[in-house]
Amino acid sequence: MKLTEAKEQFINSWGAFGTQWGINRTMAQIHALLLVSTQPLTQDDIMEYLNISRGNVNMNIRGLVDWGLVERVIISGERKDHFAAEKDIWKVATQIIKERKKRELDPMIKLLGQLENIDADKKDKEAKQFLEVISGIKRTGNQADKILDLMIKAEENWFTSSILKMFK
Amino acid sequence: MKLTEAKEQFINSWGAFGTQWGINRTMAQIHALLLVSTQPLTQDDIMEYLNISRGNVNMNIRGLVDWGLVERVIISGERKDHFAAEKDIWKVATQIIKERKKRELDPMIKLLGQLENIDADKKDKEAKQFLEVISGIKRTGNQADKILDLMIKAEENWFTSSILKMFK
DNA sequence: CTGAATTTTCAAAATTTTTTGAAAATATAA
DNA sequence: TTATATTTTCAAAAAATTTTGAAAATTCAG
Repeated sequence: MKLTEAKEQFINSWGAFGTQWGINRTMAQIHALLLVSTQPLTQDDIMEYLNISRGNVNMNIRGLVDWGLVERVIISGERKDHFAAEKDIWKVATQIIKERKKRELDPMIKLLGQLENIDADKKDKEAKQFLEVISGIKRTGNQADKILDLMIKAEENWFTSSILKMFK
Repeated sequence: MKLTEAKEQFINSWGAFGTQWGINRTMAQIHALLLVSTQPLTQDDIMEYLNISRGNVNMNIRGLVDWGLVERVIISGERKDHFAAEKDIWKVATQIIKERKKRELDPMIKLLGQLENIDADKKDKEAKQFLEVISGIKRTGNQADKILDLMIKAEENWFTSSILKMFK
């Protein structure tokens, strides 16, 4: 397989992969393109390479910057903005975990806490089972939360990073 | 908050949560409904409770059964099939991890392995950087794979489960 | 400032995904 | 076996999401 072909295949697969994770295809493709690109690219470069419109590139690039996966890079002498992806995949994973935790896990745990405060007879079987399920989810969510926090801090945390190394 | 209200809220939030993870809203809602339901439900029960069509219930229930999150339960004397969700959330999480690993991570790692076999000059800067990114992703993917395997096997594995307990 | 280059916005169009519901298939009781 | 209940399928409709592209806003060199 040739390099160009391999790049193309990677970009397409990364895009398909993304859709399974609730990320839209184009955003994942742009991310993939920037991952395998030697230099930072402009919006026009991306438009041309992926054959998509200016507005589309602009919105999805913004999304990637919001996720902390892509950086705006200023190249002196060049007028246009350039964009580059973080290439250390461990950092990418960490960043995604951090964001999803903040955007999804934390609010869900908060909601579960509220749902635990229903006013119902403690002896009501229905209510009892509901509370069991809810607090079970909350407990597991909190555990996940702690583990993820440690992973995020692994670089600064000798203990966690040695444990993680044991799995490598 | 009343129990009925809390259930409703839980079902809706779980549905919204699902869409962020590439699961369709209805499937997540059915899952939530079964989670907080005291008895197993029939397709008709679900139709009525969530106000959705028969076909929709049928397809999504099948999806949940495929994911191993819901079981068909035979109730003697009753003609209709009943369905019940696994309520131990740790098992639910394990099952989801197992399936996603099989359906997504494993194929992705396989693809990355293929992409490493491009025929290009090892000195070509483009090619070199591409291979670095690809093998970086593959390495991280493999690490995740190992960690997830251990989590899945945690119940049967003293070592892992004691490590996981340390985080609780 | 001015004006050209670049970026952003957003309503409308295109596409993709989900849902419906009726028909077909299957299962079960009598 | 026959009649009825139940489940499954799937083409068409509806809904949701993504994409386009042109206009508006912003940036910046001169």
